[in-house]
Amino acid sequence: MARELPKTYDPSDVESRLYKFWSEGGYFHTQRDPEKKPFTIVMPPPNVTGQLHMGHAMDASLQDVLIRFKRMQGYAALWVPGVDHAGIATQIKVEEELRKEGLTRYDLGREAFLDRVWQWKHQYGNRIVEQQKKLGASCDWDRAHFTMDENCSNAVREVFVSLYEKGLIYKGSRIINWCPNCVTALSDAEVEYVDKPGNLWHIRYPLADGSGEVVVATTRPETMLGDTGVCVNPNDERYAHIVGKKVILPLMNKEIPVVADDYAEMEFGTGCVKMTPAHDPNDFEVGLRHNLEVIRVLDDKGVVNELGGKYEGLDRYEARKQIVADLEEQGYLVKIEAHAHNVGTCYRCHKDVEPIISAQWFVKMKPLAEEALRVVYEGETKFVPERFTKTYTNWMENVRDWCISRQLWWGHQIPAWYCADCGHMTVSREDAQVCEKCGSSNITREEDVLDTWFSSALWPFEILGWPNTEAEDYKYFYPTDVLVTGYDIIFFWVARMIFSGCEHTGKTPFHTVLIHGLVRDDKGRKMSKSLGNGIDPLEMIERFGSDALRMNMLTSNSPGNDMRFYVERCEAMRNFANKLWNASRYVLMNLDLEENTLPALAELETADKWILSKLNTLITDVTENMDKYEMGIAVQKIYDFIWDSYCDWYIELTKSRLYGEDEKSKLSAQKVLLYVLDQILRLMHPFMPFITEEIWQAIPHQGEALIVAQWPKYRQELSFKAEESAMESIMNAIRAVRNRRAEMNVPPSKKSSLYIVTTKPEVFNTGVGFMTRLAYAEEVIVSATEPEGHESMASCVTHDAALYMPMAQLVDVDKELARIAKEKEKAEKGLAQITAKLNNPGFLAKAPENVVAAEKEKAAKYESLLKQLSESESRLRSL
RNA sequence: GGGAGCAUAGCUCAGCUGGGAGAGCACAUGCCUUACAAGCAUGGGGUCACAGGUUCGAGCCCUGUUGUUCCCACCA
Repeated sequence: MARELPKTYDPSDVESRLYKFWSEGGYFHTQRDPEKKPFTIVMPPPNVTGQLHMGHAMDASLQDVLIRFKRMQGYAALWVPGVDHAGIATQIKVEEELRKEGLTRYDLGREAFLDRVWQWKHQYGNRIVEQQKKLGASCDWDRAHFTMDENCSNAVREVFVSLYEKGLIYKGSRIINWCPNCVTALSDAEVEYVDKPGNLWHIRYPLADGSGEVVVATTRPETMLGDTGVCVNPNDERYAHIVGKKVILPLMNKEIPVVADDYAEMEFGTGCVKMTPAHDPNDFEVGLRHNLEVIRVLDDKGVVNELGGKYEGLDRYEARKQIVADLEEQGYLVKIEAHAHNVGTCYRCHKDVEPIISAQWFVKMKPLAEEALRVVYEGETKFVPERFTKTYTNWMENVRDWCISRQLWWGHQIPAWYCADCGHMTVSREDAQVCEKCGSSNITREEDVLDTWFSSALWPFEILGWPNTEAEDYKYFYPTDVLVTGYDIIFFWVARMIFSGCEHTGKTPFHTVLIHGLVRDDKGRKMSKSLGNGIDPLEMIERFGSDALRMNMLTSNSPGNDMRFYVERCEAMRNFANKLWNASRYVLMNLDLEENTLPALAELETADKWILSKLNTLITDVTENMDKYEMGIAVQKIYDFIWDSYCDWYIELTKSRLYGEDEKSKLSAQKVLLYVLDQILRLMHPFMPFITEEIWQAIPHQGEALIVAQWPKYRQELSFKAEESAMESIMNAIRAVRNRRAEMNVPPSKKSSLYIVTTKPEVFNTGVGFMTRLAYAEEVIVSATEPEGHESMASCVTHDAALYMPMAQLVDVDKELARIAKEKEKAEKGLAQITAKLNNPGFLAKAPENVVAAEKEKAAKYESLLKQLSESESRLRSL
């Protein structure tokens, strides 16, 4: 039997209890079921170092809505969670800890350091998981994965070796992005370009034969230590005579050649470019074409090395200062020009990245991109919103080889072994004991580990059991269905999952990529630690409840757009939760039912049919919106239905029945109230799981839990168009009376008789009870003719009724006339618009029938409203 | 240089396949009406950035303009 609910909803009490209830009930665990269709989402694994932020909250809310929706629709809905080992981030964190003890990772050595990281992982790795649970995430925690656990490591190993065997992974010396602070190589995607003010230093390089000089311009003067040439455009007549000659590199006092290459633009600067093949990707290319020497002058920490002459030991920025000073002193500096330019920075530590030549491992991307593009071109994987398709294809079409090696210890160590005897490299699925070529056991393993994203790229299939293609989960759940993530990691992750899935499983890993925007602060700025403008989702949950936070994430925002976070909106959603709570209290405190059944159709009254019919429409609309991933629109419709239709109208309409004497009417009202509430709770559950489950458990229900209850369906027999229209008539009349009374400043406590003159007495007669209550009437008299003395009564009209209240002393005739004039004007304008349409032969000929019919109906309503208004007007004038 | 988003009420934003301009917050007035003052009722407030075009009909589709934000590439 129904339980009594407290007066205000207290989420903190409810949420942890219910999460436990779901968890212990096993509702999160998804069984493979041949009778059901699978629906699978893999969660973007948060960093093991992570703390829940608004981005996670957005991500998780969307995924949970989808999963709960599909679960209720009867799918074997699986949401697989997991955590990412986050190579750089985690290593940095642990190194920081070590630093407090005065140690570095080198003091510990690789093995001990890794032990330390694992220790850290065991201590803190579960933090983010616990936080996700607070959001209500209905993940299958039994299937949780970590990117460094055994199966993921196997998958990584398999993929690496197989790509290597196919010739799609190679090791080579290239210019890569190097972070001197994190001391590792980065991929192109991991570099963020930032506009920074800088200078263009113009430097004089004298010709070796003393016949003159050239002036070069550079933004990084310190790289001149590694200059091995000067480049001019072959068509540049100014410099034609010096091509092939040598210039003297200032400070280093060495001769370097002048070469001609299209790369040099005649219009830019002086048209002369210094070449530093070891520290600039373009220079490197030019160097290859012209056989320039490659001299690397910076070490791994960005400090000038022994090839930098007297500048050895200086940090790159100190070296720059010193070099500029020396150039000036020695008369080589021509001028300094302010020049803003884009500087690459590390996406982890935000320090400037240094392009450096280095031996690294790469994935050859062109061959892999082909299929990854095809599946998107041909719609096997679709982006929602569609515009992100272009972001993806543009990137994939121009993709460059992926630098996958990192000079870290924490991560998947590359399975390559170098033979000290014959120099051969063994790449192997099993840990190599001997060189596969010469059999020597004098081999050492590659120290580098793989880019974290290399393992994340395999996420959708590695967590389902791959590389074991016979794994039951893999066979049943793969390919997955929808991937939900922010647009900021399309390149990092989505793109790489798609080509990895195509290459290794032969299938694109998901058919839909649902992209959401970033959560910003109330001023539109990115939330960040350094700005200190982040809002903690956990604090919001504590203050307003998880449901309110989720609703904030899901409403007032369209897919793919950024949203600003307003605490006020959490508050508004908390208020909504309370509204739903109190509506439920109302239903429960007036309920004498043991079970939820609708009355026989014959016992349904107009208001019942109205709300049931509206509910039907809602169910259809919401389901359609959900199928199109328009969660925001869907939830807005439910919200409006609950607050407006159900609370403000239907509940009010039932009061006269519940507090009245007609037992039959009372009972049917109870049944309909309960039925509709139950359906509302189901529709709302994916969005606000906690409060809906809590209420649902308190009302008479069938089944164990709302989380696994069936999603509502449209019921043809509960569609009542005539009653919808009748209720509209009654509601309009009520609104008109309230409006009129408000205008006259009549308090609700002052009741009056209400005369309704209408040609549809059958409609208004069914509404007498409602009108008595909601239009503050003493009594309601419906008739076809005006009541005695109506000339001096307060009045108002709708399109199908004239309403009179004997409150003559309150009527201000002039004010009244003004109001009527205003209403008339509005109606006339409306009518004129429609008449114009209806007089347009083109409209009649080309517009669809139902549109024309609707316009005609509107015109008729306007006409009768105008007629009513005119009558009121002339009556007032005759007073 | 290439691509994309945004411009709708005082603020923040919805507006799905073209057919009545909406919500929340804020504002004004009146209400402790036995679910809810975290509430109820009523009201004020918009040239849908601008200019063209398509259409019977445009906030929505097309072209251009302006402003703004972002992504990619690149600028020695």
